[in-house]
Amino acid sequence: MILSGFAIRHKIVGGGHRQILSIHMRGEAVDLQNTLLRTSDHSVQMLSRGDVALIARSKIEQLAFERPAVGKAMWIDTLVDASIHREWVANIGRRDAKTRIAHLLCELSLRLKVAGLGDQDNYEMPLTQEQLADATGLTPVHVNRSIKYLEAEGLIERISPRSITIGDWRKLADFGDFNSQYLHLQDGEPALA
Amino acid sequence: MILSGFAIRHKIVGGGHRQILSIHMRGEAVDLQNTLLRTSDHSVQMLSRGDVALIARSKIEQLAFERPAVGKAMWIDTLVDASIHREWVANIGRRDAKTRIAHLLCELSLRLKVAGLGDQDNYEMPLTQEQLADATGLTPVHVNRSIKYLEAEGLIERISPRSITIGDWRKLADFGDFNSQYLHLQDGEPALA
DNA sequence: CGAAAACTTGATTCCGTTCAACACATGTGG
DNA sequence: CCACATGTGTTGAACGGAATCAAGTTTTCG
Repeated sequence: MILSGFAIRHKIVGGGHRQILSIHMRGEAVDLQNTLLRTSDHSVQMLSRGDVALIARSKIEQLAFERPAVGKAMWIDTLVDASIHREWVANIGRRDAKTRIAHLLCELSLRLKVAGLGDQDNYEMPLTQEQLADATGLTPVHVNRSIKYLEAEGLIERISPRSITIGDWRKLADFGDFNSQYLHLQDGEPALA
Repeated sequence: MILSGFAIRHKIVGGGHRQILSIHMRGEAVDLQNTLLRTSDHSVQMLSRGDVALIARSKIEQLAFERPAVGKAMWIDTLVDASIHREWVANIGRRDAKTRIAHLLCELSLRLKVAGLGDQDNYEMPLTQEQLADATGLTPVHVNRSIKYLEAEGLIERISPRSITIGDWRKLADFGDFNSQYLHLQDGEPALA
């Protein structure tokens, strides 16, 4: 459970390349997967110094089954997680680089807002361009070019490399083929039922 | 719940391209996601004529919470589902076309065996090459070339376009950078704890 | 059998990679 | 405080894997 900072889950494939599987921020339970499924199929890593709370596996299971409401919430958490994975499959598999980056910028925009870590149209990018590359299945060089393109098109502004300002949110979302449905947010809150 | 035949989950992205998100076969519960999360973020489709059993959402929830063992099994099912999604993200994001196809061939090999629908080194491919393309984020033409390459290299044999025979399983798995861990099978059975 | 669907193959194009410098900030030890 | 290392971001040139376009061929199935 992340209290502050950012975490990622990733895998290293044969050629030594890395794929970032998901990005996690304050208030999210990163590792229910590895808790219930005994063998871990990926690695978890903090991006920066931050605080996490550890909860024993046995406590989790106990809680889940003694308190149905909590159990359901945890289950739904894993389902939302899977939903985001599916959108990433589609994003990486079928969108070109510029669209892909725009899509991720939109996802982060909304999720950071929900976590209380930024404004919907102005936030601090938690990832380096190299990490963005590993998240989108691109190279750092091409990530840079895609960001520069979005900037040149006026879809985003950047006063420093990591600050993202979205002038017209709707326009970026359209360009990035972004529909927030897959995040399963309700009234700007994480889904609970 | 699929009794016979094959189903896929897919999404259509902006440009009209399709991404297949997962492939499902006999004995699998396809749609727990859409059951618990009210709004559906993707489509489900049968690939061929087949039988399915429908179970009411209310029954699912009731069962899950009144019978902890069943509830846990369903939860684990969704976790394995997510684990496969993650491997697909890595497969599509960071492996080249030939490796990617080889990897999928290995996954299908094992899963079809578990479902009792084929031998580990000889099975009938349930997808057309166009569907393989939509599953791997490639074009049909390039899928064909990749398969032909694997055949030319002696990693697979095909007496008809859809029959896959794997001469040396270990060799194909190595080429496809395949490690079955993410499927969370135990003794060739689906994981239950 | 005949038509549609699926598969195969060739030629060409292009998006994203690779290789290579360089710019710029931050920090660190002498 | 400067010299220098290090990580991150930026830009250019050339290359290459996969896409696209276009024609066949084979398989499937009503």
